[in-house]
Amino acid sequence: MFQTGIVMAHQNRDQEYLGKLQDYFSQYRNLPSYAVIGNLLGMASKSAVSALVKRLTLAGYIEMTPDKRLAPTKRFFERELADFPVPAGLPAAANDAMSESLTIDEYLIPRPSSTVLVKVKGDSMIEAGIHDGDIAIVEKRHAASLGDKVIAIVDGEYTLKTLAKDKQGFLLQPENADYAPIRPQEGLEIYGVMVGLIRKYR
Amino acid sequence: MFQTGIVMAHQNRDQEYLGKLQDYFSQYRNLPSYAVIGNLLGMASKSAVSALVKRLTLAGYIEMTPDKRLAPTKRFFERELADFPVPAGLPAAANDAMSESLTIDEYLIPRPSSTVLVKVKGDSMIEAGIHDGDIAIVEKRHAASLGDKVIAIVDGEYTLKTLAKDKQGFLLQPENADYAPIRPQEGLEIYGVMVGLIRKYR
DNA sequence: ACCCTAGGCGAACGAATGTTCCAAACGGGG
DNA sequence: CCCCGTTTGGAACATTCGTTCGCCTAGGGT
Repeated sequence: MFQTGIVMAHQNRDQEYLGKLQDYFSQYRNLPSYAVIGNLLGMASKSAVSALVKRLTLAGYIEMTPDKRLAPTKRFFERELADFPVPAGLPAAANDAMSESLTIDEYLIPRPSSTVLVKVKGDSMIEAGIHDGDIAIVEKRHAASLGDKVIAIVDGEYTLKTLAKDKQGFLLQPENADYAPIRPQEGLEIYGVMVGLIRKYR
Repeated sequence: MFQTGIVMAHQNRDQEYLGKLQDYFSQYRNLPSYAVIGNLLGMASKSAVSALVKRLTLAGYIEMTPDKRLAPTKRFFERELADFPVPAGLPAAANDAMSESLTIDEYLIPRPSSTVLVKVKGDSMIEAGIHDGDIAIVEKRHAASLGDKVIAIVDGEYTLKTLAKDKQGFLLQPENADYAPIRPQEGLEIYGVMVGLIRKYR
């Protein structure tokens, strides 16, 4: 449905309603039942709420999960993304990069249960822009591709290196000319793959 | 109902269950009904789910909204920061000494209202481990200290450089030998200070 | 070997859910 | 001023919800 400049009949109470739902969600992290929405918005009947929900669903703010429960969509959180305003003229706002995400967590971590954060020690990866004290976001899995930065288990020690391969087989390549590649004697065990990085400046 | 290969002891499957709920929420942004939780986790009866929910509520991962709907708590989104990855699925036995729990947003963004995300362009800061395409977390303020990485406005252009000073005054120092320092002719206007960095691989 | 206990099963139950239908109120355009 | 599309109120409805209860199983402790 297009919202051109033309004003439609008695509409945009919906915007206000949406705002209240956003507030509610931000406080409780879920959407209430139709009845509760009703007296939250000052509606006396659930059919009014039902109609509202239909409108908001059509507008893309709300959706149904496979098991028919109300859930907010990404667009539902637009207001929060607008919390990072960008002055006119700033060439590249990261909102573009993250426009599909509500939070940094979600941007970086699609599978929470198999993701761990690991603090980086040492400077063996410094030429890849991975510094001592940075935090690596690691997705736990045993399969990796060449060129991936992986957490591997070598002699019972965990180490972060780039996965590489030559004629003799797989090897773990540091990103620092001062370090030598590691060639696992036996099988190479991969703990997880680094999918992101965060760093905090003090 | 079958059990996965190894019959595990009678222990904290709860951690595994929590993980699946986290994944579910991360995908749908709400928690499903007990019945759905049931077959999501391989439980045949809702009473088992009910018990699980009680346990998770007690552990502080889940709570009830005022209108008795299931909602995740903040802790639900926290993840453990380990100095080294932990081998097996060690339950979150809260050994505070070795790890802290946090959400990435809270970790990186203490002052949301004055924080902006900016995508990094170019490689002028590459020796500081800041790469093209990284996202800088910038706190908007006009004061900065020497050595801070700042977003400065030079000739109407926004640029990320290290703030430095010599006998002639302030200057903006790239972290790349191929680039020359920038010496602002007039006043140096600082848009904000870089307080963090995030990067996503692939 | 025994018991003990936590966790899961299955069924029954009242309460609450969201849908649907129709009628009434609202407000702008003609 | 009236008309008409839109929105809300109200009630009936089948469905689904989460709770509760007793029973059962499997491990671990002693």
